[in-house]
Amino acid sequence: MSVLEQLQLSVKEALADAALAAGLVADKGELPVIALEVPKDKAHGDLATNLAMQLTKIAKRNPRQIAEAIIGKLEEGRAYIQSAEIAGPGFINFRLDKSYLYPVVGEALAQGDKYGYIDAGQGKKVQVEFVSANPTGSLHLGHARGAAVGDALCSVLSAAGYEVRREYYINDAGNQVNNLAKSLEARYRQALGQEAEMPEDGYYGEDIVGFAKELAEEEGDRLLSLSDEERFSFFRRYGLDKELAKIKRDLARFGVRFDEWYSETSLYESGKVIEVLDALRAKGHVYDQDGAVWLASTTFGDDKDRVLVKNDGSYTYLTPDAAYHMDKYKRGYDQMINIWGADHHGYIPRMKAAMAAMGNDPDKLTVLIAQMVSLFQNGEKVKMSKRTGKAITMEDLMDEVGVDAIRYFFTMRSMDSHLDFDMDLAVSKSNENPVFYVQYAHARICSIFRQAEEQGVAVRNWTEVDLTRLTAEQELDLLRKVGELPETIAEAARIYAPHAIIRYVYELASQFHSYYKAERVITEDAEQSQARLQLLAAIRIAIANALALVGVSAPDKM
RNA sequence: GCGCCCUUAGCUCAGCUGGAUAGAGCAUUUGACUACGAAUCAAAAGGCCGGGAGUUCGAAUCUCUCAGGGCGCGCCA
Repeated sequence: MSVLEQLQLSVKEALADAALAAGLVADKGELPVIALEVPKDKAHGDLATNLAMQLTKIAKRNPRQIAEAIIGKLEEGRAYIQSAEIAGPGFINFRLDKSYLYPVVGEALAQGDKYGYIDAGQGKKVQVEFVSANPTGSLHLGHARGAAVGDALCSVLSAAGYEVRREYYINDAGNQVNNLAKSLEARYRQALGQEAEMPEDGYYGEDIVGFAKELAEEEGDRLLSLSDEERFSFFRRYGLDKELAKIKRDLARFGVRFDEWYSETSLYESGKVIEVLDALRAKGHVYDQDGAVWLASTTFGDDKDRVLVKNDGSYTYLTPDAAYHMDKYKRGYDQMINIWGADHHGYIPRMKAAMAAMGNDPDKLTVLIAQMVSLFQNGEKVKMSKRTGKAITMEDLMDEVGVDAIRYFFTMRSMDSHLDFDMDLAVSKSNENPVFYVQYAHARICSIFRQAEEQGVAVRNWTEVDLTRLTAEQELDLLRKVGELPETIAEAARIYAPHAIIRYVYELASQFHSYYKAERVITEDAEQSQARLQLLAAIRIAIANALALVGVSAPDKM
């Protein structure tokens, strides 16, 4: 349990005892969950509770009277409480002895790169599926957002004590792969100088043109002599391999690694697709109509029933996907999370319906929707075109902007807000760019330690430093902020919101920059210098750990 | 027409089990480098939280409704 959690727990216990002693409740079990918060306004003290207001219904008195009764029974000196006063409509504001903050330094330094990690998840198994882009073209902006948010979410969950598995579902079996094969063949013929038309629903990406050229150079026109069947099969396999390799390369460069690349084809080969179909039929949730096989998904809350097997005998996307999710359920995760783009949100009800029809608990599957990304360059929105294949790819973005800035920008916003990605801002190495602002704070701290070394100041172990020399308000605020990392991670994990980590680290960096400007760390006062260096060491750890969670580096110098 | 998301400062956005005077960044204005990194800091100004109604001690937050924007609504994936 973290230092601040421990403190809050003590205060809550003191409050509960006081409420009981004041006769407001007959038993502690009658008390509501006690909420403590750090007031926004410092004039309201270090901690506040609305307990008295919550008790109005039980105690049948007005909140200020209740607050008075509670305060009257608070044991003196307990839980660092120096004073408690009634404020506003009935808040109880506590002023605490600031020494409760000093252990934060030891907590951070002792735990190092694991500082902030907690055990909220208690080893529960969570499986997260994200990106899962079709292997028919290069990853683009939207995929990059999914990758950044998904990976950060996984890291956060992992830091919060969950056992996390990252998974990418490869759609290597559907109709789109046939289109890829046809597109690649057309490009190959074009590369050989032939007239060849792109197929309908073809893929126009530059990547395919490139693969085709390579093929033409390496193989000449040899492939044209293959039988239709052989040729198609070749282009299909070749295209898939190339696209998938490219995707893996881009994601690796982006700092995202998956535990499993789950192939759709493997579901057919292992018979899992047939299995799920048979099972659904056996459970009576499937019927035949118009030559197709339907899932009665409306029984489970969907808008309309969905086709599982088309009248030409082929499967819709839903069927293998249901088999895939069935497989996830069978693997026994406590929670499964999918991150999808906003254009797929309409698909959620049918997937959940399919799982419910199979007798699974649909609540174990959470689908998070990442809203669309718009790219702005030179102040204007950049249009993407599927038809011409003209789109900014993730690779372009990494070349131009760099991984740190992309990951920061894509993680900093809540998933459900549309994101405007400002290319010029992300590239700029100026005060406008929040990535550098945070990284600079880390580099600055490193620089101070280098400075200390140059000046012959030996930084002592924190156990041998008098931290009570940290008395300035900014120092105490910084200690509190550093101490808040564990609860920030807990909250980010609870509501699946990695952007909370960005907000935290930005605020911490901001507080540090301000402090840096106001106070000198290395001074004539050796004891004070030692204490301040310890504080900085703790801040540095908090910044580095927070950045690591969102996949952004924490450089020693810039 | 139906479903999901969004609407908060000029712009981009935080604000989440309902709490006190709604917060940042950018842009604007004014200041700070002969000291640990000015990629920084200090300060000012900027608001009918889209409109309306309800729930209650209290609503940006919950409910309903209306209006705007985005995305879906296929025997494509």
